[in-house]
This record gives sequence, structure tokens and C-alpha cells, in this order.
Amino acid sequence: MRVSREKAAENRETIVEAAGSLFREKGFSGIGVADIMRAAGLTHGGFYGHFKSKDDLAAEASRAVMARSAASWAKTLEEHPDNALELLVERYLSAKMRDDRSHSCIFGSLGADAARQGKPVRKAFAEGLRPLIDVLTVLVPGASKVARRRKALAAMSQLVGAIVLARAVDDADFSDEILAASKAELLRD
Amino acid sequence: MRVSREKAAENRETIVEAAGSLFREKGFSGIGVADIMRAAGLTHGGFYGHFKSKDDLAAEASRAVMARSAASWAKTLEEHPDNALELLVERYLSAKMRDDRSHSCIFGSLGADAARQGKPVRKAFAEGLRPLIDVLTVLVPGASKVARRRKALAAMSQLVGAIVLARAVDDADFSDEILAASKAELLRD
DNA sequence: ATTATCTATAGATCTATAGATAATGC
DNA sequence: ATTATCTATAGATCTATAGATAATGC
Repeated sequence: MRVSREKAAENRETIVEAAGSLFREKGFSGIGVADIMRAAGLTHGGFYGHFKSKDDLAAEASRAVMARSAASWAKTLEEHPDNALELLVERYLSAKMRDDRSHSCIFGSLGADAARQGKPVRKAFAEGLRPLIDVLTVLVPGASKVARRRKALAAMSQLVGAIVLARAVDDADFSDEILAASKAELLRD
Repeated sequence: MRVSREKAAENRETIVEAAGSLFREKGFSGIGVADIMRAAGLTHGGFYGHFKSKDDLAAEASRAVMARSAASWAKTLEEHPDNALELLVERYLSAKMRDDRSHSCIFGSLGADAARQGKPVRKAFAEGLRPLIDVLTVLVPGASKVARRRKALAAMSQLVGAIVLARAVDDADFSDEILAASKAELLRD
């Protein structure tokens, strides 16, 4: 049953990957270790060879998801310096992102849940948020850096809140309207 | 052990009240029926005389919390027509609200969770959101009603996102900065 | 020999129900 | 007689651990 160190490291990554999707889809307390391991193609008992606890995995999976977001935002900024804000906002507030919880921004799907977690998860959320704010600070309009950072924090809040509200309501038109309103306001000036 | 009809109705309200607080504090899947009943001063088994299921309570508790929010916002609008927006934003984005999850806006604490619930809860969230948007539509600046409604939806999103992010991070200064940024931006124009 | 994974299980907790109890309200 | 609540429990699920197994890597 034993596998190579390389394969074990790969398995660990698969667990983190599965957890990143399932936590976002179901919430930290809405999915169990056994289901995550099953999604990763492994058995329940093997989990504790890789992680100290479910909380430990929650922190690591959160970090992994946020690192990917930061890389994606930075890449958009680098590749499309002229219209990066528009691209990010359109992508973030798209119907596709709203409907695909398991692969969307973790602050929308798990931000409120993170507040209920221990220090490691909340530390991961703080450190994971900073690079996104840094990208937005470059992109939003404003005379001074201080003014742009303030605008960036407000814009990030608006993105997160819009996706949360658009998902919470069961009325499709209302949901679309919520996304469209923030899209229009964020790209207005 | 049996109590009067009046007392039973009162007990039901106590359960809904306790659930409204505990769900906001712990999430829909972070608290059990037994704990809610204990908080209400009743025993576990008695629950199913009042509600069909935990989901049933989740929908009813959500409606109750949102009805109270709507009443509070409408009261602020009525009593302070000149500076209601400022009052609402200052209250919503205060450190006190951030730190008191169990009595704060349900969209921030349970919005993401609601997306994972069944139709009744999501219907409650849609119907509960509308009156808050209506109040904001009166308060935000804008030439036309259409423009004001768009601004209101964007403002609500920003409020919800700011409180979610401020709670998710473990860095107190960063958290305060998130709240201050949205406060400043929302009251700028 | 070491160790990554598996099987099996302990012990706690969760939702929901059955049946008993005792006070209300006809 | 009805019914609101209680006690007790069924059955499922959850986190975590113990010990067995078998392939890796010295």
C-alpha cells in the first residue's frame, strides 16, 4: 500500500486541491475529512499522515486557493495593463463565477466561515487578501496612493459582497441585477 | 410538563430568537438542534413539536432576523431623514457590529451559507434583502430612480463585503482599515 | 527498517422519532 | 381528551487513533 515519497507529496497536493474545492462548495463545517479523502481517491485513515487535523487542512487549503488567486490577478495585471480592472471585475462578477462556488474567490465563499475558524485560518485570510488589495491599488483611479488603497479596499469589499448576495437569493433576475449593479458602479469612474 | 398555548407560542419565539443568534454566530451547519434548544431553555426532543426540521427553523429564524433589520433601517430613515445614510453606514461598519456576529446583519454572517441551503432559506434571503435595498434607494444620491437603485445595490454589496472581510482577517489594524475604507468611500459623495 | 496507506473502530455528536408524562382547555 | 414537553434512543455521521499491511529507500 505504501507509495513513493514523490507520489505521497502528489497525494498531499490532491487532498489540498479537493479540500479547496469542497470547502468552498460546502463550507468548512459542511464537509468531512472522509468525503475530502474520498474525493482525493484515498481512504479516510490516511488523512492523518498528511495533516495534524481538519483545521490544519483548512488553513493549508485556504492558503493554496488564495495563492492561486493572487497569481491570477497579478498575471492579468501584467498581461493586460490597460484594461485589467475591467477584466477582473467582469470575471469576478460573472454568472459563471457566481454559479461555480467550488472554483471561485474564497473570500466570497468562505470569508464569513473564516471568522469562525481559529487563528491559522484567519491569518491565512489576512495574508491572502493583501496581494489582491495590492493589485487593485495599482488599478483603481485616484490621485494619491493612500486614496487608491482606500478605493481598492472598498472595491474588494464590493466584489465580495456582490457575489455573496447574488448567491444568497433564489431569484435569478434579482441575482443578475445585483451583479450588474456592482459591475456598473465599479467601472463607472 | 405541558404548558399553556400562550406559553408554547412564547417558547417557539424563544427558539427562533436563540436560533437567529446561534446561526449567525456559528453558521447554519455549525450549531445543532440540541444546542439551540438548550439555549432556549428547553429540551432537545421538544423541538419537533414546533418545527418540521432544522431547515424549517433556519428559514423561519432568517425571516425573523431580516424583518427586524428592515424595521430598524426603516425607522432610521423615518427618524433621521437628513443623515440616515451616514447613521446606517457608521453603525453597519462599526467595530461593535464586526465583533458581535450573533446580533449583526445576517447577510454578512450567513449570506454565503444561505447559498448552500434549500429553496426556503434562499427565498427568505431574497425577500429579506429587498426592503433594505428600498431604504438605501431612497438614501443614496443619484439623478434617476434607476441610478439610485443601482447605487443602492452596489452600496449594500459593499457593506456586506466589508464586514465579511473585516471579520475574516486576524490583523486588527487591517480589519479596522477595511471598515474605514468602505465608510469613507460610501459617504464620499 | 522505514513509512504511506489501509482497515477497523472508539467515542462524540447530529437529526429525527417514539412513547411517557403531566398540565391545559374543552 | 388533547397536547406541549420530556426522556430515551435509533441510526447516521464526524474527528481522530490504533494497528496491520506492503512497498519504498537505505
